[in-house]
Amino acid sequence: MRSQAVPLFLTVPEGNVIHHQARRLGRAFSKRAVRVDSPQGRFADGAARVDGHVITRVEAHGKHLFIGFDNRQWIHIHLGLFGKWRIRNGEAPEPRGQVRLRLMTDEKCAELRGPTVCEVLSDGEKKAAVKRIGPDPIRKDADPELAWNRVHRSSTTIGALLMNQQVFAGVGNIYRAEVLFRHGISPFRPGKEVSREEFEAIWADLRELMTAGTKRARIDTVRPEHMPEVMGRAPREDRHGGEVYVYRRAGRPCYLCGAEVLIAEMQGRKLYWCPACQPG
DNA sequence: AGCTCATGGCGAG
DNA sequence: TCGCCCTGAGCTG
Repeated sequence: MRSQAVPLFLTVPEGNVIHHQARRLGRAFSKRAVRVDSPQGRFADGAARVDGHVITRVEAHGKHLFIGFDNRQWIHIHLGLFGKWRIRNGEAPEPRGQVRLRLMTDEKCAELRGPTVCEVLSDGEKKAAVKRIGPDPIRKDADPELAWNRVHRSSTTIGALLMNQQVFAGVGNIYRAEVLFRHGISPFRPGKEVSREEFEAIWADLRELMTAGTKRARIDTVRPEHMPEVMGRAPREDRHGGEVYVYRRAGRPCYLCGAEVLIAEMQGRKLYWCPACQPG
């Protein structure tokens, strides 16, 4: 068998995975002096600003990750669509491919590839960056009223609002599709037609689903009572790392009602929904 | 070797 | 709304 480092995260992340990574990186590197470099070179200047310093904390806010150092500098990372972390035990191996950033101790090595954002921020810049991020259902300090204020006065569709990181930070394409299915709400309904009760149910559900997704680093949205249908009718039809109702199931029958799951393009992203369970 | 796809987000027009 | 950026995996030929 070929010896191969297994990537920690095989898939494109939503907020739950960023929180998971923050914990994982925190456990591996907090309170330790860390060697920081950029084998690819594109982050060489940033790496030099924190190289050799002690990591004090690692935070996730929505899909943004912040790594704090004892010289009051922060590495700010946004993985975008392609970014990936790989954490290995032991000495850092020779980097392969495009490695933007490495964090290294004698025991651990974390490699970052393909992020949309990888930069060093001062303490003040980091605070300002966090302030620009909307409420994150995973965070205990999140204020859902900020999201409600945006939703209930908006003529934008709830499908688009859920993808807006100023409104629901950390929600991505899977949670968007799945939370709307779970509440029987059409993605095309304008935000201002979402009731207070529906909003509160969506927020509470996101908090629960995404918090669970943080622990497992995967997205499961199927209620326990529906698992027999899901497992029985279409086992392993799509492996994206979790059990879901409609995400990537276009053209297949809805697990609950049998209607064909539909797909549409909404603002350049694929949207999935059941027209019978989510009328309107 | 060359396509296609991906759970994201930006700026230009 | 479109095009573009970041990267690698899994196809096809």
